[in-house]
Order: sequence, then C-alpha cells, then structure tokens
Amino acid sequence: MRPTVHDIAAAAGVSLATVDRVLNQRPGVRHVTREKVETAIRDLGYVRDVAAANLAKSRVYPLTFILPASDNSFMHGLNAEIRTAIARSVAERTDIRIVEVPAFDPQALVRELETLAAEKPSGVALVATDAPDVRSAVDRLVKDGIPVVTLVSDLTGSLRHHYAGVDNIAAGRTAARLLGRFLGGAKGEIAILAGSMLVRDHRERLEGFAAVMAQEFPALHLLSVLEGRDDPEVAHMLIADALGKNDGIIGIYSLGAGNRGLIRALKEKAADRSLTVIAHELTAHTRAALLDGTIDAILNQDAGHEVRSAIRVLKAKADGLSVIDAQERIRLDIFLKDNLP
Amino acid sequence: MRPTVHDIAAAAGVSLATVDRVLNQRPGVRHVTREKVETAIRDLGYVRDVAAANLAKSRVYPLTFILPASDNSFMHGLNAEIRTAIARSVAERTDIRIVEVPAFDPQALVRELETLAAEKPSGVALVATDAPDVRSAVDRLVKDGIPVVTLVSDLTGSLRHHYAGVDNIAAGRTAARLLGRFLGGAKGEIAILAGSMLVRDHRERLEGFAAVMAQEFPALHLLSVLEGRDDPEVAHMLIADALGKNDGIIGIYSLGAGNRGLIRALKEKAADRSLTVIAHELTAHTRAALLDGTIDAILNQDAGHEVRSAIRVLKAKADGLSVIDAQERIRLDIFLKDNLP
DNA sequence: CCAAATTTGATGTACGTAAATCAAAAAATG
DNA sequence: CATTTTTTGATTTACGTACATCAAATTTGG
Repeated sequence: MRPTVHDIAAAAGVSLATVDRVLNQRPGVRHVTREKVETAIRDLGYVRDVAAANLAKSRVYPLTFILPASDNSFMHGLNAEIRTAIARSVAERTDIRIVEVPAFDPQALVRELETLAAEKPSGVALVATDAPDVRSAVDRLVKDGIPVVTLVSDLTGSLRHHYAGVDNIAAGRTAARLLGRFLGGAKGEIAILAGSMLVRDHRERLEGFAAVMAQEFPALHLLSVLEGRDDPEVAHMLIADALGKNDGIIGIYSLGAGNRGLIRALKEKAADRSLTVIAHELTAHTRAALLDGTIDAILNQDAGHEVRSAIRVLKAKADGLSVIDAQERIRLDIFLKDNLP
Repeated sequence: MRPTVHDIAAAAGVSLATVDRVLNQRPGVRHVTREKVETAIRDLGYVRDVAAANLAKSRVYPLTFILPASDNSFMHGLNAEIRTAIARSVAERTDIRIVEVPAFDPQALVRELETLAAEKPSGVALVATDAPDVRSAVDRLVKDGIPVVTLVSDLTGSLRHHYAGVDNIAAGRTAARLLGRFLGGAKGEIAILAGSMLVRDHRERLEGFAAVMAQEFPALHLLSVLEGRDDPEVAHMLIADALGKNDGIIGIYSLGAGNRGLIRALKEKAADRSLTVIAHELTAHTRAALLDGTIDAILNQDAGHEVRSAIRVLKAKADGLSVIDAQERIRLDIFLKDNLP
C-alpha cells in the first residue's frame, strides 16, 4: 500500500500536524524536526496524492490563453481547440479564459501580461511576439511564481517554463530536403511564400530551409521571399505574379498561412507546369490540394496537441510536478496524400 | 459551482442514498424514482468527480500488457516504455503487469487471455496475433466487461475497444510515395525486406506499398519479398545476396525489424551505388544510418505514445468515460535527417 | 529561574463520493 | 386487511489531504 501522511507521522515520530506543516511549508517547525520528517518522506517513498489534495483544497486551475487576433485558419483552429478544452473544464478542474490581443503588437501583449500579473492565475499560455518588452513581461510573471508556457511561437531567452510548439528550424530544413529530393537533380528556381519576416516562427522556418538548400541542393536557386501577410488575397497576387514572370520556377515553399490564395494561383497559372509544392498547416484547403496533387506535402503542427500539452504542463507546474518530456514534445507532422488523418 | 450528489438529491427530492443507488446502479430503486434522479442529473449537468470517487473507492487499475517475446529493438523499446509507465503507477493508481508469450503462437496467447478472464483485471492491452481463436478469446474478455486494447498490431473484426497503433496500410503507401518521389522518374528494381508475412502489420504495410507502387510508379519493379524474420543476421544475408546478384536494385523498403543487418549489408555492398532506402522504426541503428545517409527516411510509431495511450484508454473504459479521439490517434512519424527528435 | 516566544500535538471539519447499516415508509401479495 | 417484500431515508465511516484552532510542551531571552 502507498504510504500516507499518517505513515510519515508515525515513521518520523511526530504528529500529523507537523507533517502537514512540513509538506505545505508552513512555519513553526524546528530545523531538526523538519529534517526528520523529510527523511521519513524519502525513506517511505511518499508521494502526495494529488487527487486527494486537490479535493481537499477544492482546487481549480484558472488558466489564461493569450492569442493574436489573426484571421487565418490556423488561429481559428487553435481557438477552437481551446474552446474544446474549455468544454472539458469541469472534469479537469480548469477555468480557462481566452484573451485576444492585436497581432504583431508587442505593447498590447505586454499590457495584457501586466494585467495578468495582478490577477495571479494558475498559469498563462501565450503565442509570443518576439520583442524585448514581451520577454521581460514574461520574466516578471515567472518571477511572481506564475507558470508560463509559450504556444506555437517561442520566446527564447525568456524564463518561460515550456514551449508547446514545433521546432521551426527543423521544419524548414525538412521542407527543404523534401523539396530537394522530390525535384531529383533538377535545376531551377524556388519561390518562397511567407507571412511576415517579423514573426519568429516564419523567420526560423526560412532559416532552416535556406540552410539545407544551400548546403545540399545547390542546383536550386531561392528567389527572394514573398511576404503574403498570411492573407489569401495577397498570397494569390504574389504567386500569380511570380509564376507569370518567371518560367524557371519549379518549386514553391509556403511557410505561412494564406494557402487558399496560393492554391488558387497554382490552379490558374500552373495547370500545365509541373511544380513541386510544400506548404504548412493542414486545413480543409491544403488537404484538398494535397489530395488533388496541387500540393506535394504538408508540414503541420497539431493545434489540439499543443493546447492539451500546454494545459497539462501548466497544471503540473502549478503543482510543482514534473512532466513527461517525450509526451509534451510537439512533433512536426509530415502529410503526404497517403497518411492524412 | 459544480453540482454534487447533494444537489442532485435535493433537486430530485430524494435522499443521498437513493442518488448513490442510481449512480452506482445498485438495486432497490423504483423505475419512476430512478427517472427523477436521472432527470435531475441531466438538468443540473452533474458529472461525477472521478478523483473523489476513486479516492472513496481506493481504486487502483490492475492492467495487463501481453507482449510477444520477440528479441528486437522495437519490442525491447515497447517493454521499456511499459516499465516507465510502471514507475508512474503510484501517481496514476495503476498496477501494471507485463506478460510475455511466445511470438507467432496464437494458442499461447489464447491461453493467456483465458487466464486473464478469470483474474478480471481493469483492462488488457495486447499485441495481437491475427488468428480466429485469438479473436474469440478477445471477444470473450470484452463480453465479460473487461476493456481490451490492441497494441501495435490490431485484431480487426474483434470486439476490442480500441487500437493503439498506426495505420499500417497508410504507412506502406507513404513509404511507396516517398521512395517513388525520391527516385524521381528513375527505372529500376525495388527490394522489400519484411519480418514475416504471417504478421498482420507487415502484410498491411506491404499491401499499401505495393498498391501505390503499382498505381503511381510503374517504372519501379518490385522484387519478391525477402523474409528476414526480424533477425539482423538473416536480414544481412538476404540483402547482401540480393545486392550481389541484382545490379538493377535502386531502392529498398524495409518494413520490419532487424535493420541492423540491413544497414551492415548496405555499407558493405552499396558504398559505391546510390540506393534510396526507406525503413521502419527509429532505433539507435536506424538513426545513425539516417544521419550518415545510408537510409533516406524512417517511418516510426512512437512506442511511448502507444503505451500511454493504451493506459489512458483502458482507464477511461474501465470508468465508462469517453476518450479524446484525436489525442489517442497514433500518428505515423516520418523522420528525415532534419527532424529527428 | 521566570516569562515570553516558539514549536509541537491533538483534534475536528472539510472536500465529493462510496458503501454499509438499520429504520421507516410504501408497495405488492395473498 | 394483514403480511411480506420492496423501496426509500437517515446516518455513519472511510478515502487522503488541507487547514484551522487551542492546548501543551519545549526552547529561548533576559
């Protein structure tokens, strides 16, 4: 049988109240007594029954998710996954709130983080905008003892406890190798469609992509990046224009959102040409394009996993528990026509 | 505030004892009274606090994992993951036992399942051997009310509650497309190394592979399957022999275990040739081979995820709770050199 | 050494549910 | 209608922990 507080008290030769004081770091215990109890805890291998403790405390975990108010499929999906998690709140003792802040606006994000510092939730998950002010606002939260997880886009150099998202450099590298291998030894130009170079994850994808391309596929020449602002209309215009002007394009890497526009441009302009296309994020549009051959591979991050992982990690950190690292690693999904979920 | 049994009792105008009788389907409640209680439960949106219930019941979940006693990296890894889960038993209220049965021996598996039917554990996970007797033994367990999950290898047509493993047909199809695309339009022969055609997952991988190859890459000709019995020595011999005899081989699909032998053969015989190789299961050996370019892609199923998913599903089924399907879907991981974990 | 301060013990209640017991009420049976 | 059977209520204990209170013991300071 698993040891309880009673067993600890007996083993340490102290009362239940003292064990409680030690366990919950309440004052009024002499150093020697504290050590006796801690020894007993270690010897018996006691682990606090979190369920019973939460019951006694009537614990709920107020969690806040801060998202950019971006109007693209991926953010909509992320939002939907959080709402799905909210539907499970009762069973999971969570109380989740979604806060939207203007996209690409570090100051708005900082203000929100400062508001949160006062509310003292059990945890905060945020899609980070990469700016020094944001970093220090996050650090302040962490120093106040509030668990913080970055979601989808990381904030390296900050004190955030965890990042629930994919390795975007690896994603870019993978895209490059897939594209390079799919093109065999062909020689030609590669168009790159990004959302914005101001966003860290897009920059990182590009960085990884360019590195592998340069090193392993010198026959392929990268055109300068097209910034589609994750907007289907802009993406359509940029790609249609590029394809019209440049006959040498044999491959496209779309590393951001707004793929609806890309796909439309491909169907209009490249029906006769054989283009190899790698895109990010599995949506209804990219899925259809993968199936009909317009896109050759889709790299994806599972928003549902990211959200559930963020919640698990925040709860664990709030309780001072450890997490299963392998379980919380967000994997880069590679979808071909054949392994779609 | 979340409603409790007391609220239900008050709302239904009955006593706590009656609510308890209804909730735990104990006898001695008239039909009309039962309905009153059930209505109150629905109206108030009551959900039983599983943590509190488990506490009151001092519930533990005795779970049994039945594995084939196969001596290959994948099974060793699976075994290790289960032992890791056993280390978490205390916190998760599980009591996990591993039983090994001779591989490819349906009768041994059936005997074990019959033994288990008597022990009445909270759940059973098994790596299924595909045979009618196994199917009926599983069905009997299920009919006895014991949750059953197949692991890694499924048992279609049986009543098992869930399958924690990848879609092997999709895996084979994916391998075919990757290999076909990586080979560009080249013409040549493809060698296939399997463990045994008696195992369902290997048969399915081959089926998917052959289908896509025939339909989409007619320039590639599949040689007849080499059965390496998941044994590195046998695999080495078969591949070395095939490469020695046949100069037309330009690609290899290894859909089983025993890749250590394959890799050795490739290094000896094909240093000068340019072969494209797709293999299954990420191990120390295949990882090294991927990094040094001997293997071009690895398809993988994450044993840790499979084990944790099986446990979650078994616990949920034992409590009559629903699972999050998307969370329990085991994904096919595709690893290139660039996205290794 | 005495008073004050600190440390420890003893005890009770609470969290939400399970499970048991016994009494009381209601329904079914003859 | 009386009797048996079934249904319901009331109450208690338990699970493992948190937290509060008050008394008792011990240590510390002057």
